[in-house]
Amino acid sequence: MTNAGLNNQNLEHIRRICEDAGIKLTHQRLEIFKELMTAQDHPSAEDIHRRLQKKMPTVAIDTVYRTLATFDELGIARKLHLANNRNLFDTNLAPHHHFICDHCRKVDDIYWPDFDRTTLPAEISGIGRVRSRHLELHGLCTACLEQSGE
Amino acid sequence: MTNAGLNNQNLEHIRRICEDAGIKLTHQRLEIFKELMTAQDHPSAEDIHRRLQKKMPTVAIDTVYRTLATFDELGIARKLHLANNRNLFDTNLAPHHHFICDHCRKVDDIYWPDFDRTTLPAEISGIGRVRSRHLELHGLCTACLEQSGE
DNA sequence: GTTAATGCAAACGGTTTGCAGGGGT
DNA sequence: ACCCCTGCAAACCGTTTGCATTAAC
Repeated sequence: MTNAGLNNQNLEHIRRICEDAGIKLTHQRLEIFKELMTAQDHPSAEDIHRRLQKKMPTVAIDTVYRTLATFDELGIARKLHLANNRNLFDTNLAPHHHFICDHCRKVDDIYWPDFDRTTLPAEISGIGRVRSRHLELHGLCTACLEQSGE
Repeated sequence: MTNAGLNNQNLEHIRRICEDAGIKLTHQRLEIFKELMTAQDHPSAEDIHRRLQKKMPTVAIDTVYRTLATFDELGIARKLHLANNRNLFDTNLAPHHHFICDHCRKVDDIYWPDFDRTTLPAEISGIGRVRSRHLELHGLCTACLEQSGE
């Protein structure tokens, strides 16, 4: 989730990317790309597959998995491994973290540059070299807070 | 991972817990408890099952899953949902986070009270109420750093 | 003797794989 | 025409469930 919708620039974008990578721009890849770029949330492979049913009733779930893996490798989207065992996809390539509603499972992007810059605890140097920080804030989103009394 | 090994106090401890909870102290529960308490790492259910094979060759994997879920509910151990889709168990009940080696997959406990106390970014108030912070530091542990030519 | 817990087997959900046939270059 | 990509089906892995048997109280 991130993008301001699909436009011709995106279409030219994916065409270029496929060309550069030496892979074919198939109907399935194009539609999955469009679905990703217009998604307003963090969809799973199965979400994408379900949403494509209307346009492409014959697309197979394994094609969706393969295509999303390809997009992840090409840097178009990023596969999120969240701690609740859900693999979601994110087109927001900027550094950010996530807020996860434990009730409705909605995932929101969180920006916290101050935290990203914070010095790590000294003990970590004895354990290894840190390459990335994965932060999830868990709680209840405003909608679920209101709904569940109060 | 946390404990200083198994002793009679632990045995009396699990007996009390089962009694208080109104559940039976079975041979399986006792052995799984001992395995957890002596573990020097963060074992998965399948790790526990494998390690028990010597002592209890007939113990079933589903019993291990059920028992670990029970221990999680009783507060003896905590089920960790890590972002690499592995469900591990931790007997360290103190607030802490984890360092995960992306090469050998070792998991180390990290204490970072300064971070735990840090004020969240202002934008979060518009998204929901945070109840917990899940932090994973990813990288390479010292052993893997040396080994891989550093 | 009751009742809860175990072992077995089978199902589960999400994901991946081998393969033959179809579509893009 | 070539070969990559797709769809199908089946396997996969970790986990869960229903059920009859077993063992703790």
